[in-house]
Amino acid sequence: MTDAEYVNIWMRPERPTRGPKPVYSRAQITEAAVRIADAEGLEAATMRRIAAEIGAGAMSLYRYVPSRDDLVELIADRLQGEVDVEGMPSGDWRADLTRYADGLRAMWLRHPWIVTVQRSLPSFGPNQLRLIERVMGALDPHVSIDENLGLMAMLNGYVEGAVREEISWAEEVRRSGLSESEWMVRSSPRVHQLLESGDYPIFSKIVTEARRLHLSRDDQFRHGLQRVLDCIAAALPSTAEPPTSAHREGYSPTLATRGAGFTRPAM
Amino acid sequence: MTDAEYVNIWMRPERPTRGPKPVYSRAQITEAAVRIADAEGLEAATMRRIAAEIGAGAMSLYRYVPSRDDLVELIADRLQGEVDVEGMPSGDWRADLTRYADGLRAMWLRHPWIVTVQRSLPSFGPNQLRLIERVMGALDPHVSIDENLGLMAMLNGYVEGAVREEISWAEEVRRSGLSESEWMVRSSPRVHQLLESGDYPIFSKIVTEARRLHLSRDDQFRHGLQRVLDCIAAALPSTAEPPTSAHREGYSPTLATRGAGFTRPAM
DNA sequence: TCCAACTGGGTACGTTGTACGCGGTATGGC
DNA sequence: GCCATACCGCGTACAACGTACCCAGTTGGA
Repeated sequence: MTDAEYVNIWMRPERPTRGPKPVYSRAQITEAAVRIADAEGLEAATMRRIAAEIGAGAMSLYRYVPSRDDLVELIADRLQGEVDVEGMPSGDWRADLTRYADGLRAMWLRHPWIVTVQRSLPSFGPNQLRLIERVMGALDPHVSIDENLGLMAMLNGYVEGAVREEISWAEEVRRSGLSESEWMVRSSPRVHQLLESGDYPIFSKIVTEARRLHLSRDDQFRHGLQRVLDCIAAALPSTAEPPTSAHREGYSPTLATRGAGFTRPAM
Repeated sequence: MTDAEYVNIWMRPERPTRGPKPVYSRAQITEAAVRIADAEGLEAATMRRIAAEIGAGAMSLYRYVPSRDDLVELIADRLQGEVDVEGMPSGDWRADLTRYADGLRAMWLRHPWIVTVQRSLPSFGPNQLRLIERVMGALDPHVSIDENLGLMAMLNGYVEGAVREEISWAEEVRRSGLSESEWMVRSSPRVHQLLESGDYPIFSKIVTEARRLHLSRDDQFRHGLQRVLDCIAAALPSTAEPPTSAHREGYSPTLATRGAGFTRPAM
């Protein structure tokens, strides 16, 4: 079987049986790449730079990884390993999914450069598989596998979308080299031009009325997450009710009634 | 005001008052870039290549656009202009949001290379603003602006997540140069290894039981979208009920009861 | 023992974004 | 009408990228 026949990195064996003992390892290379990317962004993690970080020659990395794209795949799986899903499923699906969503978001925010990588699925990486087992295991007793996949699409979509927005914003601030308030000041000519044109009533409403934007990012995320979890709850049979109602502790109690069709501007 | 003071491309005037008439334009450059990216991917749309496409010298583009990143922003907004939201809001929010979601997905699938661009918000591009006005206008009569933003986060998150998955898959097939079934054959050693280890019951369930994966991509998307729209409906006051129940035409009638807590494996 | 299969790594190539500067051109103020 | 000025298109140049290719040295199975 030639190199080209491996459909992805997880099918290519890391270690050969013959030849000299390798000095480095995939894990070591991946770790170095994450270190550099955390400090300076993923585009700074070039093959030369990673090699220098571990004291190797530039071309030596290609003994361990067929291409930079494959290395990025190793990195992506390595990051998924950071999401703590130990002890899941616990029996309380809502607590499990909340912990997963919070952990996933925290991981993305620790490594915001990950947004430049797509490669959603399916890559068969060990950490991705672990995540699938633990997280989908939370709803598995209550719904069919198809329903579970659908609900996961909604949950993951929400988390990813929300975090991408947070990261885009942070990136914009970093790229411009401005502080958040300085950025606002610089943008205000355009904003006022739009407001005064009268052509953008919704935009104007967002700028002048939205209170959500003044909440902490954590609160914004949690409120949106509660909404998604309520949607999931609505799709579950009644036998899947949580063991107690204490599972929402740590979140605003006003949200307990969300999803029932009320309209107060709670967010 | 120096160049560096413009916080983004939309605040920098395209046309000066003095000097020779420019031969090209931002719109022309953007159009050429989209054409190349559609044919060969965004990474093929290099400054040199775009310049050659319109018959200009490589460095001429920098008279129109400060950097490639800014050009990408122009491109992103240009693509948002492709989403047809004419006549929105129509008064039937569910029809409007369905049309928006379908149109957004179709646009992404026409230009799958935009997955490599993040830059979610806020960029003040004219087409993005138009989209905000039309789409959020659908729910604006029924909910607060904060609630609207929250529901949009959920909707956009779902659409983007679903489409990213479709695109990743297509990209994987393209990159490997294999047909879809050939890819399956090549992956089967890994899949069987995972199945036989017994460590991945959920993964096994997905592989062996999930029927969703055998549906057309259109149907998968539409079913998930109906779920999201049902969640939105649940968050609206009862006065926002649709004018007739015919709004779900074109979709599976079994979905009309979704979100009410049933568990049959409908997907 | 011997050789095939591997090792780390140096050199080199093609391609990228773009800084800089040139000679030519249109325009606003006088 | 004149001319300084501010723009035009674009050629050259540079640093940095991923990686193909090659080489001498090392190891393990036959």
